[in-house]
Amino acid sequence: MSMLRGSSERITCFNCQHRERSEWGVLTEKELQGLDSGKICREYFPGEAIFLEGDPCLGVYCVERGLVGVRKTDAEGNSVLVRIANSGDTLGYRPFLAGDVHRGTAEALKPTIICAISGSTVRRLLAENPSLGLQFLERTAKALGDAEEKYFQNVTLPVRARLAHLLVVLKDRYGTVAEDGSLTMELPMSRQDLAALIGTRPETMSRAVRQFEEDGIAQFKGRKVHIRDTRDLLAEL
Amino acid sequence: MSMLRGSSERITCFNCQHRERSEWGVLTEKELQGLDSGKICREYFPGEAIFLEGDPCLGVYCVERGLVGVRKTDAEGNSVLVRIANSGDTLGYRPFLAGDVHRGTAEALKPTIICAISGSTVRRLLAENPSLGLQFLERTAKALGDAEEKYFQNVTLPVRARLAHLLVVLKDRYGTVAEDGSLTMELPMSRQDLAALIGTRPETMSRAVRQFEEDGIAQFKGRKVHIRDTRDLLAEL
DNA sequence: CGCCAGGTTGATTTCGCTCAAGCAATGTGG
DNA sequence: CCACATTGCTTGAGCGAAATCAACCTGGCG
Repeated sequence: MSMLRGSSERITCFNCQHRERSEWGVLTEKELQGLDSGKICREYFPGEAIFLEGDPCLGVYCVERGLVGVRKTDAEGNSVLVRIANSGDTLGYRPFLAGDVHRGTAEALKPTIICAISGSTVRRLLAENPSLGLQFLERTAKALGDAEEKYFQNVTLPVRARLAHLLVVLKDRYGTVAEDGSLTMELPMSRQDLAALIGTRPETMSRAVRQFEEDGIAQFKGRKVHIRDTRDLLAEL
Repeated sequence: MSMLRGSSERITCFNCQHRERSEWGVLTEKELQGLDSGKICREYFPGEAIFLEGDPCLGVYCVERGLVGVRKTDAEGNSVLVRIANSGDTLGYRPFLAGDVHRGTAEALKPTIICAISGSTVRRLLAENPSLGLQFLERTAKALGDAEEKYFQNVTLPVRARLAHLLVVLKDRYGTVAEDGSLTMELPMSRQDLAALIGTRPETMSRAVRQFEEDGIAQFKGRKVHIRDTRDLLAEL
């Protein structure tokens, strides 16, 4: 099931759904032409790697469709999910802008289409259009705030509260609220990825999920979650 | 002991020792004039606050001399030291660039001189000179990498290794290496701040320090540290 | 002097990790 | 089509690192 063949039209930056909401929204028609010709699009299947920890950073990546996770792994095999990128998100810009190698491994979590933009193209666009740099600047600053917040929560909050917080965050993107105030969502990733996302182990995640069920806060069936009352969740923060 | 009165010359951006190594190094003479006139300098004493969590972000701050710590505190009084800023560092740029309020409280850890630069000044300079934005961009991207690294270490490494790592980082700025390869340094902060910096409790920090002494890796006397052989420290990472 | 914040130390508890086993769903080869 | 690996998830038992609780130093300072 190739998504690329599925649609008859070629992927271009001009008809990209996400462009306006992304950093690239500030580009002129002419610059957009440069971006479009400086990119290579490809499909990735779940589990497939987009780049590896330690790889030289050759450019940035746009997630056209799908879902990508970025992991850090140490020698003992400890793995932490540092970031997840949805369609419309830009990926790998951190090491590119810092002049660093990739410090995490990116892999598709779902069938995903990625547009890879060469470093020289990005550099040229940054020089041509100062607004682009400011867009990236704002985005990076926001990400820095999120990273610090995540660190803080990891240090101060127990697993249960961290899970509650994670569910609240995921709700905004993946949840749908019913008329009675209850919430349903399809989690975009496996249990062990949920665990890695809040810096804990799969076993601990499993127990935390069970606790929430026993306390009547949420029901889990596979990747489906149903939450009676969102306020119960907020009370855990 | 006012450091401001101590030196007869006024603090200007023109004779600032740190300018070349800071983001502001890319400014032209004319722009520098704008920066200089858009700032207000002031001395802060240890413990004194520069800005508070939740404060609207009015601009950015330059540490002319001294040392500043940025803390996050939660309702239960849990406190984590998110960042320390030395002379030459810029402070508060994250919330400013992200259009956020301050998410941490900054306080002087030593007698400190701060130049506060108004938001309108920074915005004007960013618009005038695109290189300035790129400087901030690179710096922010590096900080983001550091933050993710710190998160990762906190999740995967025990306190002992985190302390070893912290000492290695502090060594670069505060340590002096003797001819025999031994290292001496004066720690710039209290024990509880060291603890807060690696996300642990003062008691645990105390025990970790003791362990290092018992294992003959380092000697601590107040804020003075002596390390026989730096390789012992690196072996702990 | 007494006070107090910062630091150390000991005793106890607890949260989350490790190890180990079992289970369901999915895939694979004979 | 069935025996079987394989993979992801759950559950239990035990352990251990660090937090908590509590007492007690220590040095600086009014």
